[in-house]
Amino acid sequence: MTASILVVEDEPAIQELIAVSLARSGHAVQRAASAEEAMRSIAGVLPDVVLLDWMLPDESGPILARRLRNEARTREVPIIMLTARASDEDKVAGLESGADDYVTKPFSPRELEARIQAVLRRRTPQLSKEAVEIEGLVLNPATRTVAGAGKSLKMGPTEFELLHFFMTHLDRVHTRAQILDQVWGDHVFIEDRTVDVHIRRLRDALSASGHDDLVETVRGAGYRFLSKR
Amino acid sequence: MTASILVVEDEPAIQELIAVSLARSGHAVQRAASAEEAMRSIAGVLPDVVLLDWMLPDESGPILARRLRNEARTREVPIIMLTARASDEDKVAGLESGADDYVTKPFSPRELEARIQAVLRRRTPQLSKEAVEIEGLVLNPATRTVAGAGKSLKMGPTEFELLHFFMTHLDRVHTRAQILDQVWGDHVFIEDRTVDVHIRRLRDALSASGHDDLVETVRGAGYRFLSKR
DNA sequence: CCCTCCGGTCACGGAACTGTCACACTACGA
DNA sequence: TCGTAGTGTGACAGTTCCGTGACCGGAGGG
Repeated sequence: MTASILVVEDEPAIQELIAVSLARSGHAVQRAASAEEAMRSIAGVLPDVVLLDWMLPDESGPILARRLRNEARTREVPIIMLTARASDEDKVAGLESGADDYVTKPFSPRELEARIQAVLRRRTPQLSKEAVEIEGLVLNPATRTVAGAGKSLKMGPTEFELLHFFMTHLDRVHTRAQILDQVWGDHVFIEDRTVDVHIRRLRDALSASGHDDLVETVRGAGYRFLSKR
Repeated sequence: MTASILVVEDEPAIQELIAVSLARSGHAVQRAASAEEAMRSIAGVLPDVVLLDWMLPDESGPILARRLRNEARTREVPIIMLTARASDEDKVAGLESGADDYVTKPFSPRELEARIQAVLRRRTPQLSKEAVEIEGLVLNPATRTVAGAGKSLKMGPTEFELLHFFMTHLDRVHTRAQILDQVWGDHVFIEDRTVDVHIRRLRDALSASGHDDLVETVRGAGYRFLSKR
């Protein structure tokens, strides 16, 4: 599998080495010598993987990693960090910043390619399958179940997806159009008011476990899911 | 191979780190910050692996491990313990409590994933040989027999494999494609709807011993085998 | 050769779900 | 207070999805 890869490395010789190696493997390579350049590059083209030198002169490697992790657009992009030595401090700092993997210099092109393939394979296009819990309400995507107050809640597929979306986007007001985009998909042509109906069906389902008032109507704007009552 | 994983870790930052990393690898993640939460979570969904922080504030890590090992439903679930440092005392205590493996902090996502895959590999062949029992329904792979309510149940080979797959992957929803991959093999060219027919044949066979309602239809998603009614 | 068992497919009917509407109701400004 | 825009609710028809019985063909045994 080939990918679009951003290489963030300040040392020209090493950057060249990596870029050539990756290009030979069929990847589309973009280069940056600093965090600023990297952000500009990402603003243009969202890469599939970021190779990030941890030893940038101004200590901007970890900072850049955190920025990528904190912004919605780049949150899911895997980061492989390049470290001079595998010290424990580096590992800890890297993991806390959200790096997916690290490669210690010196490394072979083979190893680098293997790591890239690994993170690409691991990348999941779908929503996170992690269970979510709010106010005693537990939604488990793996079992496709919702439980509240000890009992299992019954609801239709659309209501389930709707609840999943809400529980992973707490306290924010979503317009009906946004909800349609996120839950139904951005290609459908469905009336806004349809959302209202599914909101009601979701409320009905939630009230079975006493979880009323979790879905709040914001008049003139849309709906919002409250993280606490 | 992806799995359902329970992360027991009281430190929110580390818990988040691990959970995100595992979710990115395609695993279904459930979280708990204490032994009590962990037990509640397990009561709902039986995980394939438990990641257990050994340094829970109230010393409940080893206690939880022993409880899991002493209860029939959780006896077979592999436990990977997370230790701050690999002191000998920890190793001894961990192994005595029944942990299958341990990982020392700091650790990389790769390392963690490798350990998980290792215990899953180690566990799977055992599951395929050992008898499985759910709700009085006993499936014995060695003799290829199924017994429920005292009498032997008659079913075809495909239904047997299907039941075996279900009984070793409880509560989770499987799409028809996943079921085809796991039971028929991932190379077959069979209609999705064929799964439906075998589901019915399996249900018919199970109803002979009164085990109705064990195979649940999840409309729009697939099927799931319930561990308790 | 026949007979039985089993696996895969199909067609049909029913059940569940969806999107929409009409109407009742509520909140908010004039 | 009243009017109006916005929202909740019940109902309904179209659609999708699933359970079921039946069929056919192949494998294997007597």
